[in-house]
Amino acid sequence: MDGKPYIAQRPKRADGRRNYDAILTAARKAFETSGADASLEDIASQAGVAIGTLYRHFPTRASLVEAATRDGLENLVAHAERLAARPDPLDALTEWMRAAVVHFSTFRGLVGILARSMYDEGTPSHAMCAAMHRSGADLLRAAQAAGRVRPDLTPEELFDLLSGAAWVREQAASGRDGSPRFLQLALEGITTRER
Amino acid sequence: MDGKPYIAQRPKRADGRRNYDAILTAARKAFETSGADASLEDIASQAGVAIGTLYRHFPTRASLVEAATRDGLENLVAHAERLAARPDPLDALTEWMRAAVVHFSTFRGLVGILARSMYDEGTPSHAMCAAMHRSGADLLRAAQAAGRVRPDLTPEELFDLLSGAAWVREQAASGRDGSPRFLQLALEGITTRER
DNA sequence: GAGTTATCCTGAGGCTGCCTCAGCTTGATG
DNA sequence: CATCAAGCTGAGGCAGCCTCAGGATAACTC
Repeated sequence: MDGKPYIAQRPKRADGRRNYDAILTAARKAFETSGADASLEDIASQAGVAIGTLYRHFPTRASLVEAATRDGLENLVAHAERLAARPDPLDALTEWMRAAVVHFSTFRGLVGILARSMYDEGTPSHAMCAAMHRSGADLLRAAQAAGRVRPDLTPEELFDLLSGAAWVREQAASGRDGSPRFLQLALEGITTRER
Repeated sequence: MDGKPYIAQRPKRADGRRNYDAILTAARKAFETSGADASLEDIASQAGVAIGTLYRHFPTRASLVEAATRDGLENLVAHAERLAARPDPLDALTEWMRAAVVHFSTFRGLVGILARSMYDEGTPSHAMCAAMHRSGADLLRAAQAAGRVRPDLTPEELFDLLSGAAWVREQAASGRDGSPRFLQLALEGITTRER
């Protein structure tokens, strides 16, 4: 509606920067153990900061999640660029999807947030998600150009499969992680079968 | 831990039954519009009942969800039995998966609950989920016996794919519903390809 | 190193939702 | 119509969200 997504940026004053970093650290830990709906008040107190300070730096939960996961998404984009050099484009795509699934399920609730951000501008994570979308689409296109992936598959469908795998992994919390098999089956459904 | 899952059952007294039904009706509507984490106090007041009454009949949110979705799961099991008579077992499996995905995504948050219930006894929905698991496994086995589905696919893996599709559909809320394509691709990954 | 100011911090408080329980009401039963 | 188990009520304690008025302080200037 307002069109101006919150993108938290490191503040200028020394105490501001210190707190910003402390909050981010506490948030990463809390998300990892309690999922994306961890208590913000807990995070603030873990960071040794009043709740108002947390809200000053991260006006919404989504903006905090964005800041806490930005690095990971950047890595994913960088990884795609490195993989693009591989001789076998299907191999590159496969490898990238594996990495993406792992990142998407860093903590419980992340996939949902990213999936929403992917197509909803005005969401803090949208920019990074769009970049990642491009990376994935590039790898996909290359694999299709090489005739290794069915040509009618769209990037959106690819991300659906990818998110589905991440969601399954996320659910698995304790015990059975079905995502590797999930991905394998998805790839079988996706690749062209010349013999 | 306590091993005694709550299974809400229709009470004996007339006013009790009336309220029980009213709550269930309100809950179905609320879940449909606000997802599985709809406000229980809203549901109670929509049903024209005090919050304590809701808790009397449904001591946990999960027990309310269970009661609100029991019919649908029963239908799914019955549907599987009907489909088992079909000449083509792959056709039966496909059709059933389609129906299951639709039911699983009746409202936002349901897939997650069902996926958890499937392997967590001591959850209200566990009994129905186990029944449904059996139905799906039977259809799968038949399709495998007929050589139409890869023999190394386990029922758990089938349900992972199924839940993944339902999750994608659930996310789609507004606009794009990727689940039909998702399922189609999954099926391509699953079926044996004799020519 | 004193003064100025924009930046930053604090935490009480209002709000919503969860859930419990002591006390009251009422349908069912003889 | 008397009894009472089953059922109902809603205030209240608790947790988490988020805001905002008032206070503190880094950074910059002279």
